[in-house]
Amino acid sequence: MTGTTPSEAREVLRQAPWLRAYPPELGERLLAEGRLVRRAIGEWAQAEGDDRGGLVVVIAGQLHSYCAAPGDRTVMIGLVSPGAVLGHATRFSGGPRLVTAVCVEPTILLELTEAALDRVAAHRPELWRAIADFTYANMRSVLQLAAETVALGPRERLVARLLAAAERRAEPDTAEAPVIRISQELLGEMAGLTRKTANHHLSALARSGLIALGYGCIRLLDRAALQRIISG
Amino acid sequence: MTGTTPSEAREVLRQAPWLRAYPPELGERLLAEGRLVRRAIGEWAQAEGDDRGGLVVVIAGQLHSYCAAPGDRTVMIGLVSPGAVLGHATRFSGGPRLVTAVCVEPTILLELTEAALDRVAAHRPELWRAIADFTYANMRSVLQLAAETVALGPRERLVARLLAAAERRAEPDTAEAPVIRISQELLGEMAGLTRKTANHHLSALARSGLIALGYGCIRLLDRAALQRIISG
DNA sequence: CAACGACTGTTACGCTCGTTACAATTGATG
DNA sequence: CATCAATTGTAACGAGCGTAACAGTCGTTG
Repeated sequence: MTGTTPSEAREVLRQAPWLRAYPPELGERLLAEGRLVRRAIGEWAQAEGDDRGGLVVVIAGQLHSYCAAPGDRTVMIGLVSPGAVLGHATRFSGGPRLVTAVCVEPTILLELTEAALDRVAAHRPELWRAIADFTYANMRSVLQLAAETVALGPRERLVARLLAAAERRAEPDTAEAPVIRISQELLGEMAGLTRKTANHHLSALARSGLIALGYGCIRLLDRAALQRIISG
Repeated sequence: MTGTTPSEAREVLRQAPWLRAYPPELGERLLAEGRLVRRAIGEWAQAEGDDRGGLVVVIAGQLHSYCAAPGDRTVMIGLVSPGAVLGHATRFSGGPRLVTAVCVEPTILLELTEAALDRVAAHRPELWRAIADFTYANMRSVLQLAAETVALGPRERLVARLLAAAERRAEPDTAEAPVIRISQELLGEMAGLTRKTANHHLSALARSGLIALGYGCIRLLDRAALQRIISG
């Protein structure tokens, strides 16, 4: 926990879409009541026995989220980037955790137990509204994933997942050409395709100049054209 | 609005999974503050200009829920049966409505404006927790839909949608052989298949004796075997 | 009761994707 | 700096789904 971490966290909270509309004090309270923890590559965001009612805010790093599917399968749902929130907010929401998230980079998380949330909400009841906001955002993401997978063909699904990842990861390093750090195998899995098929489509897109393929990463060169592909 | 409707609504609220764990007074307050309305076949659950922050509880009838997909497409998400809740709870959840629901039977709804929710919550703050409960349930349904569509093959998807519909619709008319009222075309659409392909798989399942096909409806004869299909 | 619309069963063909296997390249580890 | 794991490129073959078109059956509406 170097001295720079809290200010990093402060900045992430200030910019998070679900907190941006609220006064900065709300983020400050969350930071004061929560606990900053580091997680190494491969670790889970929430250990199995954790307080189920708590929330986890991603401050730095990157995670992959998975969901259990019938037949002891596990499917990757998406990338989780700084500013995102994992977990659900109420003690009695019942049922097992919906998604599990594993770190693919060294990660910093802000853990908020349910007690911490209660303490913040005591002074700032608008917290619940903010929580409803990101719940709504999460719901929209998942719903969009579901709608895409049933409505779109394989190539369109692939492109849609790429754009969704780029949207979440507001990566400013190459302003107009966001870089998605993901293997073709995982990307294919998210779209319900084999690596072979994913590779095939990605190569075609690269030949058309819409994307550039790297080792373990993909750069989006022409987002407008990609958008047209899934809209056609 | 016959005299029997309120008692029908009372019973539905009492049995709804997201309200069952709370004292009956909560349902009573909702009933008192909300408004019972009828909708005919083809009408939307929520008219376009309605208070966006309100909720709608399905009391009787059946609806189909749709979600907008890229390319001006519309995909069917699932069946909506009595006890389910549509809409989201907070004024500032931002963004357009996620799903639209159209009635496929004469339907009775309990409309709860945001003001009504506030009035109920003033006396019974656990309302928000109950709302979080069904939000969580909705999220789980959608997440499962998404996970299934990427992880399962066509036939498995079809079966999974059938079982999901049966789960929601606790129809006691033929205790062990629930009847799903849906055309093969719509079912195929929900699974991302054409009618032709859906018909093909359904016929195979019927020949195996797992389901029975009717006109506009499907009867599940062996739920355990169907479950094994999607778990294999 | 009669006609219409909606739903279901079926056909053949072409294309796309999955499967399996191997080789080449990149990045990390010691 | 050398080795190894992870990732990516590529091949041929078979199976399965989509497209398009048509006939038959059921339910409903006038």
